[in-house]
Amino acid sequence: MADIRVRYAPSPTGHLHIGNARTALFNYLFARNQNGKFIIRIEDTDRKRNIEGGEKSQLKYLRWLGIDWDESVDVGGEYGPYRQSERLDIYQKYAKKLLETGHAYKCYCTEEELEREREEQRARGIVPHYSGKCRHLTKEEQERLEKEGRKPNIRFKVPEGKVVTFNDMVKGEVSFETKDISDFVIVKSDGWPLYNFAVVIDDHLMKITHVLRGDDHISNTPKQILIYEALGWEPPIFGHMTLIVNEQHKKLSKRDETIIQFIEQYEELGYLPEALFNFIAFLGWSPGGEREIFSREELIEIFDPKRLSKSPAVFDQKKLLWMNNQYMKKQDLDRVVELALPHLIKAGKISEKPTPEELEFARGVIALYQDQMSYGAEIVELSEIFFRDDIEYDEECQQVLNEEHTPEVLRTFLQEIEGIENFERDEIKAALKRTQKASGYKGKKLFMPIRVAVTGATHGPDIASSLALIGKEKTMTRIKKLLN
RNA sequence: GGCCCCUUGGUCAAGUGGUUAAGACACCGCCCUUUCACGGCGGCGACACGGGUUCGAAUCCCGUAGGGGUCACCA
Repeated sequence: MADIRVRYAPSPTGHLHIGNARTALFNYLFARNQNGKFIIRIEDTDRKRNIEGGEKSQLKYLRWLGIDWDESVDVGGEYGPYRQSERLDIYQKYAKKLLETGHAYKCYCTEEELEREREEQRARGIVPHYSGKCRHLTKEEQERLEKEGRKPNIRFKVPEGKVVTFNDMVKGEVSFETKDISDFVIVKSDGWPLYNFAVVIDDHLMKITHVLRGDDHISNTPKQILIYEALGWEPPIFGHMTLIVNEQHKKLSKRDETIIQFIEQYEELGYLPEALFNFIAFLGWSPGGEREIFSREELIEIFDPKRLSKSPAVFDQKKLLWMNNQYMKKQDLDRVVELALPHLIKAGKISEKPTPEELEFARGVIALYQDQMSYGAEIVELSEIFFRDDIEYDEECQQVLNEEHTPEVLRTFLQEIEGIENFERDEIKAALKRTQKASGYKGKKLFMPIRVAVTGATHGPDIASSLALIGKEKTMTRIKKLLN
């Protein structure tokens, strides 16, 4: 078999979306697994929709996820250019060929006319369908229309009475009848190619062997195959992956606010790219077996497109949280600090240019929460008790503080810590022990008053570690304040 | 509506004619932790429905229902 060549072809109309990231990721996994080549081509033929920086952002976040490529706009390659806007002459050449061989024709209908036609069809309850009225225009008629100032677009002449069948890598055999496909535009009146046309030319010229893309492209596939046939080319192998859907089982729409959809946002929130990579790989695919945590290398090793699911996958945010936490727990503290610290700073808990003491403190706080943190930004609410100056005791706390034995516990503990020089975890633990002996209280009765008094909360990390972090001075001040 | 695709617990998902129908997330309970979290153990909970084929069907066939995708001078 020829060398496998696959591609991811984003249009720079926005930032890297979770669905596109998945398409890219599976193509990448497939290429690497097969020792093939992974190409990124920029499909920027819709100038109205392109956004500033879209292309850069796409590539940046692909890289962030740990995906690399062999040929593209930035790394070059022998089949360039890799930006469709720079290949206009190529498309023109093949459009001309299609015109000459009678596989395409010029259509002079304006957008307004077509829209009106569709409106009428809809009103009459039939499927909007191009009538094909420009199909048999004579030379004279064409000239007359052109004199009116009309600029033609080019339509592909869909052969009649044919069945287009292809063997889809994930869906199996799929067929479409050409009677359900109307003559579609391949080149706009301004000379720019349209998706269904450009994609065929490029995939062929770039020697793409497999096209793995979203399910939403499946009805484009027969159109593209028809173009391959008209040009006398061999189509690649297609595979249409099921869509990712939201909790309402609808295709993820970019406007859907209930799900964080852009990779960029995950980076901002302090997610780990390798966790996201792992998670995305399991969106509509599974290796079989019980294991779910895999590194990128392992996924490359085991990836098999035959195991791509046929039914849509709901994007389960809670599972993502869980998975990211799995990775978070295994990271070096340095890495977790890198992810979490910026959020403490942004929230104003730590100053923009932290002093060594602040840094030390933040590190300590983050270490305490590493095992339960799902993503970096979570540290802010998690560690809230470590950043308050004046504690306000809520009702639950008040209850603890109002208990009869509380003052005695606090007083005893205060005495026991007074003499501690190194206010560290072990020393505090020892003081706790002594407090227990001296006061006669143990368990909840011993710990709760202290926890509440000093942290202002009934829950939190290990009490000794917490106090060590809060420091002797604050600990004592808070207890004293209560005792008065 | 036409065309195309899909249908195993709330969610993901294993399963390819014979299984007590895995596992994970979520949820619930217990244990660990003198709190919380992490972790451990356990529980809840599924083959959309109806017909076939077969000794035997989650697995094969047909139909029904439901869901989704798509019908642009967007990609």
